Amino acid sequence: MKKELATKYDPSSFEDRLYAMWSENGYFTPLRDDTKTPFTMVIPPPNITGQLHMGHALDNTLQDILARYKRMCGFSTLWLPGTDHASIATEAKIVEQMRKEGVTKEDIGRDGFLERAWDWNTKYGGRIIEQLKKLGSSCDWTRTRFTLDEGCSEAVKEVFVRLYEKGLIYRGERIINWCPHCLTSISDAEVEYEDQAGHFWHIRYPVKDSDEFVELATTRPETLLGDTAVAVNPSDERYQHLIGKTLVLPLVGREIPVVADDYVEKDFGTGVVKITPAHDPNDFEVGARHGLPLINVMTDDAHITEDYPAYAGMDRYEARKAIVKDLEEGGFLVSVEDHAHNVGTCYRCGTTIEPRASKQWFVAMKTLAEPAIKAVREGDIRFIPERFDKNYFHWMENIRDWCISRQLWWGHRIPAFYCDDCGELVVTKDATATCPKCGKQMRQDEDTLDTWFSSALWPFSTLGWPNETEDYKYFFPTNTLVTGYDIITFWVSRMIFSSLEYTGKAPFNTVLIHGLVRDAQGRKMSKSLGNGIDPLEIISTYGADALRFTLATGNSPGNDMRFSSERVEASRNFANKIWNAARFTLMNLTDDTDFASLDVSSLRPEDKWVLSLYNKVVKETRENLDKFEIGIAVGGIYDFLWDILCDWYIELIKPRLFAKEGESNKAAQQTLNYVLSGTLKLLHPFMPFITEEIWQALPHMGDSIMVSEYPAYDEALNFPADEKYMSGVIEAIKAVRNRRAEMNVPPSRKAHIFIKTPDRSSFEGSEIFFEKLASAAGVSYLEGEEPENAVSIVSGDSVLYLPVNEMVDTEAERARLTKELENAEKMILSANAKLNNADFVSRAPEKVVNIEKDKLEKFTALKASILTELERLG
RNA sequence: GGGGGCUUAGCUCAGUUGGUUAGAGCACCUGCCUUACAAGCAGGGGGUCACAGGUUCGAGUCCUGUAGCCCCCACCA
Repeated sequence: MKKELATKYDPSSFEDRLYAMWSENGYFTPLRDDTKTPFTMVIPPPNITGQLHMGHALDNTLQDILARYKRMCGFSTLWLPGTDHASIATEAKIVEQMRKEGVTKEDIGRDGFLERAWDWNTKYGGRIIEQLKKLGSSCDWTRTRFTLDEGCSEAVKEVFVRLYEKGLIYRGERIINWCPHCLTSISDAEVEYEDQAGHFWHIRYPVKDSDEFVELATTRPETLLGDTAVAVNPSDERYQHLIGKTLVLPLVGREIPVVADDYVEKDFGTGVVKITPAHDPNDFEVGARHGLPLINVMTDDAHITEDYPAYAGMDRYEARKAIVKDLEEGGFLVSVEDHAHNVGTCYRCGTTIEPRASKQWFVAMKTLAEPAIKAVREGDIRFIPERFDKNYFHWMENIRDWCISRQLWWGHRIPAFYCDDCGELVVTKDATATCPKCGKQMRQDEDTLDTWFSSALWPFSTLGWPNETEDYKYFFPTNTLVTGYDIITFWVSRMIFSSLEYTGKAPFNTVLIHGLVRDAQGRKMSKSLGNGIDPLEIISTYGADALRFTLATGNSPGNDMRFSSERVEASRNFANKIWNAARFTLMNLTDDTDFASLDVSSLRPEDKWVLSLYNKVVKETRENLDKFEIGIAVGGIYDFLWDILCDWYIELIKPRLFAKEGESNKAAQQTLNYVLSGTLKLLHPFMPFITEEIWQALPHMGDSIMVSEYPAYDEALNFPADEKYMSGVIEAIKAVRNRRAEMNVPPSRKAHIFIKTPDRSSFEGSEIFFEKLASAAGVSYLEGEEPENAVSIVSGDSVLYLPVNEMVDTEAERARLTKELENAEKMILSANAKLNNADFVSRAPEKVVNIEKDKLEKFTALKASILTELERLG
């Protein structure tokens, strides 16, 4: 029945084998069983360009813990995996690859490019999935999805058409964020701002037909080429006479008006702003209010256009230099001052964004945001920790329309068609649209959609929506979403409004948010810093369980964590501890023992004690997992397994196990196996591999720990009297060890222990424990005189005497006892102070009052024992 | 400018609705190769819980303020 375990804990020798076993047995694939409650999670789909990093490792460890826990609790658990096509990132990667071959996108055309991209996906897209398996992720791989697969594409088209028909998707010329490197528009959420040192150039614009000048300041003199007005505040007395006048744009000679607009702040700078509607979001607004023309002065890659021959072909920064120089030479430059400002950069490539007026597709957000705010406010969706709902509300309440079109090829092509003949626009799912007006073949929009547009549909598109599939009916809405706080706006909020709009339901009820994994110095792990730690290397050195344990331990929701190999080492040591405890157990289990049952009547106090404590851990683990307190849950198991089971219980029962026979031996075997197996089950969601490997070796029922039942609190295993008895014994043993260590008595030197106690039954039966664990040569109960040359150890209401051969240093003894007395008196004082306080007794809960009463009783007894001892010493 | 977080042992961090003498890992000191484990065992030192007030019978935990560090959002040209 039982099997052997290897002498050494070597995770690499069994992790892959066990994963294959689970997979082959179909344990990852749930059935749509109407007698069970479903539990569904969708994976945050990693990019196909990605390699598994620590962020993935954390995210997926947390998800796997929940999935395995729920599965063992009897839920029909679906953890649905998949990958994201990651339009910008992937396209950039392929373009880069092509550049090395000397090929451009234009050379091979759209179809050729897409072919390459799909090849790339086939070749590398599955890489991260294999890496997730290494981690032990119990995803249902039979349901693996891809944001660009047929089903997801159908969902995307469906949504686009529906929103267009509802008027919530529109096409228009707006100012958007343009990345001159990626050559595409990006959404507001994709812009990252960073502080940059810059300058304020004070420039004067001549007033037409006058000697007067208007002075203004700008951080971007090169945009002067596109100025179509200058604005002042309507109530600014300094400039009243200029409103409506015409200025002559320096270097360009264009005549532009002075307009009045509230946007201009009188107190900032000179109170005059140049207006470049095509290159600044605020100026765009001003321009729209005053009907100013849009003049785009830059090409896609941020070089000055041919319209300005003096600067044509220069990039933004060269043009800036040249223009400043020309302004200076022309006498237009007044002064230059240093000025720090925030500059928007592309979150993918870091290039400075060029705001640009451009015709793009947008989602009108206002009406979609409303129900999304309500769902969180009313508790249909809960963020853990709660504080993140503030970020969410702030973002949702101030949301602007979402620019969804991208000038990329890798992605969902916008299902809009134009008729070149009559200019008709049709939005349809039909790929070969003909013009409803003139019957001509229509031309599809060249652009693709923002990657996040398809990710926003992930919780339902992956389950079959817009079709009412069996999976969709059974598994949707999902339950928990686990993700980092860095993508709440990108992804979580968009899933929420999307799902509410299209399915009418919240996509999930709980969002478990975790922080970032940082390096040992607290820095973000990044490629450029080269401080990233590769999870796969950690797995191959220490095992997946050690990595998972490290990520789960001491991690609280929403907080960042530091990662260091020292911590993984500690986790590996814990795994090793479990391994050895299991080896010890296996060595001492005999084939003639019945492990199917536990006969309470034959149990000894230490058995009941460990069962009682185990039972408590079971209860607490479930409670904490139900509250998503994963770090606390696993910490409790760690403490129990190491401190209680290994350090005490196994040591306590060694004499019975080594006796090899008898009822007491069988009871010890049964208890040990019961508690160890149960603890392994508790630990399985956190450390799936080692727990399975050991569980398979122990006597067990069933095929895999993975599909066994998660332990549940059992009232029959609650033994308070035995808990009390054993804690008294353990306290006394610790006190003896402590005294011996203080006196530097080596364990090899045994000493008899004389116990003076008002109640022998609190020690009787534990004599063997003192012999084995407190180096006692023997134990006897003191009736009369205390032994000569003995040191005394006070524990509770009892005194233990340890005769040592040397003369006892009475002075030192007295000093030590006096110190202990002081401590006891301090405790008594504090307990009395509380108990004599009528407010405390009447207002504090009974439980707390009783704790103080017990404390008073305990330390009063201790004090009496110490006083007696001091008296005896003379 | 708005919002949020952090500050607990030398280091990294837990501390779940306020309630026993504030914990862990690592590091450090002492003693142990005790036949599961030296990736270990036993023992030990080390904290006025950032600071100042307040609420409470009771505060690391709640409130207010201060300081330092960090993050997010907005972005006055």
